[in-house]
Amino acid sequence: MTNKFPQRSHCPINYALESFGDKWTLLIIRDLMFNDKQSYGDFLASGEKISTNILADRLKRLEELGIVTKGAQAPNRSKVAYSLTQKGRDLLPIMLEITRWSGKYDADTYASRSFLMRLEQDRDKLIAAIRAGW
Amino acid sequence: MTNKFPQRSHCPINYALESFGDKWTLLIIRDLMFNDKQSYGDFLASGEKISTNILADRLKRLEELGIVTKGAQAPNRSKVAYSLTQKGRDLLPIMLEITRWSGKYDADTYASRSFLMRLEQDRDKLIAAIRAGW
DNA sequence: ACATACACTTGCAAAATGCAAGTATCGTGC
DNA sequence: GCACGATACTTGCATTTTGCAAGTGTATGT
Repeated sequence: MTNKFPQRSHCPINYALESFGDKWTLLIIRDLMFNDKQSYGDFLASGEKISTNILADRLKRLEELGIVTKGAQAPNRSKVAYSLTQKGRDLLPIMLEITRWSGKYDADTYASRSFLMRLEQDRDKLIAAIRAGW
Repeated sequence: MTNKFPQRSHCPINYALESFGDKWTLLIIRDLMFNDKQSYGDFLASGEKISTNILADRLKRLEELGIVTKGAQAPNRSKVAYSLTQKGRDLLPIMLEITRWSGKYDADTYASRSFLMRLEQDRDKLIAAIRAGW
């Protein structure tokens, strides 16, 4: 059987690109990681206006890649709750370094001064603190 | 005049995605940062087989974003030499965290054991060492 | 002057995306 | 047990982006 996700190479940068190298996937991961979102409707409501078919496609893909899991949290609730797996949570350092870079170069960044300060001054503690909340 | 690069939001993750959130851009940055490549032909020769029109487009875009500069290094040489600006070099921590993540989850990763070890054990020194070479 | 190398451009087919509308399933109120 | 709203998708089609092959322009080397 041929692989569903053909790979161009096993370069680590390329592996990451083939996992989440598009304009939408990291936004879903951001919402799961930092914004307490977990449902399809939550993701749809994000500021960047992802369209429904793309969202469904990306969620499916993230599940197949083992970055996200889908589960009905409370048993008698119909609402689907997505959450990050360990593989997904391990994206935290990448997300934080991206935030740092954008915080430095986007004059109008939404990232708060205080968060960027913490990131700059004690990245490792910040990571530990976030992980402690998981 | 309307902006050439419309932005969906100033979320730091989104800012990064709009800068390099596609399947090819980071590969060019990788080649500039780690593989001593600097010419159009060098990038074309990379393992992932980027096509010529996409390469030209991305190089132009990276220049416009101030991540890469284009200059004929030696004066009487026709070969164009691209290089990273400070903004581009500041992507190093992101690139390294990506490498770490892929190194952990891609069983067939090209990243060397020893490099991943160094990254795991003393990330900050590794960054400093690479920066010292610039 | 001619060939070659390099850095792109162009044209067209194929794939991915954006948008609007429709469907499926569940839980709740009656 | 049945209508209803809420949630989570799916579908169809127009637009945009990508991939591929071929062509063009400009140096430099001989």
